[in-house]
Amino acid sequence: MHERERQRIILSAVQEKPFITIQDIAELTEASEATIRRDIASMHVQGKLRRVRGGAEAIHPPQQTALAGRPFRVSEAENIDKKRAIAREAVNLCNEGDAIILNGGTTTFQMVHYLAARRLQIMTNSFAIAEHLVKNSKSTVIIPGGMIYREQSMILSPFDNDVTRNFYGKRMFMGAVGVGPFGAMESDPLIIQGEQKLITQADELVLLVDSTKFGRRSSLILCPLQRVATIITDDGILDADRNMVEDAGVELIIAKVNAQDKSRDSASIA
Amino acid sequence: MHERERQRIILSAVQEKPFITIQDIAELTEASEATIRRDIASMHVQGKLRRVRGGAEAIHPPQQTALAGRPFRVSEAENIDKKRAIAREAVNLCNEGDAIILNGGTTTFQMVHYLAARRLQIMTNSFAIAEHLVKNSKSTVIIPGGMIYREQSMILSPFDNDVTRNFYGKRMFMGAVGVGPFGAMESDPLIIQGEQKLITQADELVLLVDSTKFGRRSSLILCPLQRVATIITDDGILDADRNMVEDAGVELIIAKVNAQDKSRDSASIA
DNA sequence: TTCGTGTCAATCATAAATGATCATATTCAA
DNA sequence: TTGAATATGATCATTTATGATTGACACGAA
Repeated sequence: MHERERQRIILSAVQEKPFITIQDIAELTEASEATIRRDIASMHVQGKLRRVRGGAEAIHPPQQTALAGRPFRVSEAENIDKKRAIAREAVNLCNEGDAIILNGGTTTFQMVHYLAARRLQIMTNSFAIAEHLVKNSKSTVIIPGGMIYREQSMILSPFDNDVTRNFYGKRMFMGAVGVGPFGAMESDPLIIQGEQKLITQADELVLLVDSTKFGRRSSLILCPLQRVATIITDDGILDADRNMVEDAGVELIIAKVNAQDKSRDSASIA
Repeated sequence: MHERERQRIILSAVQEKPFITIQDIAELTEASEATIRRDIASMHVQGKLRRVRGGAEAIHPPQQTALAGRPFRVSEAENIDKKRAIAREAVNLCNEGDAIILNGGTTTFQMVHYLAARRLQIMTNSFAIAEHLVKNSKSTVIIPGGMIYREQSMILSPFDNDVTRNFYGKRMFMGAVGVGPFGAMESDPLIIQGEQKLITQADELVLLVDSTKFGRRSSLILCPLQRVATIITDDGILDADRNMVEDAGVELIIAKVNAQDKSRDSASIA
């Protein structure tokens, strides 16, 4: 990891939340705290951010409009710690150079932080994720064509003759509204359509769902549980749900929320 | 592998990622690190990229490129007034609800400011334009699928089976490196390829070029002058060029730079 | 108060990048 | 073909970046 890369990551992190800790950055960049301190000091004199005790903060706190994640803000804030931990496990599944697919969603969006230091080939139908990766990662970013839906920040196309058909990923990472014995569920038919197109383009399906999603139902089944290779969730999962998942032959990864993932304050996402 | 070939590879690599290491390039080009260092040093003084410890980075960080309305490079800011005025005239050609195509470029990018208040259907191959429109306009935004090239902030796809084929616009707005009797000229073959795909998808072609572009030559012809319906330029155009344009049956619009276009820094849009 | 925790600056050893140098390989012109 | 000019790769000394350690300092809790 080189200086410029780290600083790029720091910059993106500090634009995402108004404040970020030394430890957070150290984990994100896999560098030592001493190095991060030096980086922050240097960026401080460059005027790129403000150095504060324990970390760094953005120069312009109210930067709402420029932020990628605006559409999700509300739902993003809910279980942010868990989502972060889940996202971290998801990124850990990836090796350098892998071709992966990221479906849009608040949990998958959290992956961008941990992807910043990586170099992969990433296709995503999320405009927000693409935006973030283009600005803050070394990865190749590929997007499908189509119309951009502001609300979900997704790129959707009614057509099938698309770039998506020319991309094949090792894994596809996706969220869901709910998970039950019948599979992963979504609420919006339009989103389902787009997701299913992507699902066929990947070897393995990885489902990122925090534990509150188990038992939650929706009317539309996105894909059966058998199609899913791995589910990543947090330690709030009930034994019954755990059994259900394992009975379906799905690998289960429990992400531990550690202190570093904890949001420092409620404003951290805004 | 020859010097030029290596440097071409380096340049393209640095356009796809914000930062590349010496080792990466050495592996890519099968040259020694010493040679790559020399290449980078030479390209640095040529201004083609920035030499940083451990590798090289693009001159224009995508950070600034794509963020909140800050356009591409400071050096382009010289003609910013003219480009704004030209862009304003271009937007004036559009009626509410029109389907239009915006090709990526610094001049077309200026259109976004005047488009903010409009409600149109816009297809663009510029990631930066799409980003801005999604955040700051009511228009429908459609993008082609493909890989995102960071330096030009463009979406390029080697495939022809694309959403672009399902979109038909009333007008396509595009810039050019130069304009001569043979037509509009571009410098990068990759860009040409993408542009030509779009050109076939529009009724009318509108060329946005400030007056300094007349007479400026490049090796590659993008499209013949006859294909162009309208050229918008500023009042610096020479009579000879004006005649050339009108002889080709192209409508010519001279944009007047007025006070409100003047002296406003691009950042003020954010 | 005293202890514990967390942050920070200073220091040092190690690892990595760099620049200078030289030998070899390649290109080009005569 | 030869010979000069240039490009390239390897080597090594120097510089720089990094990570670990230590002690100082501030803050809060017991």
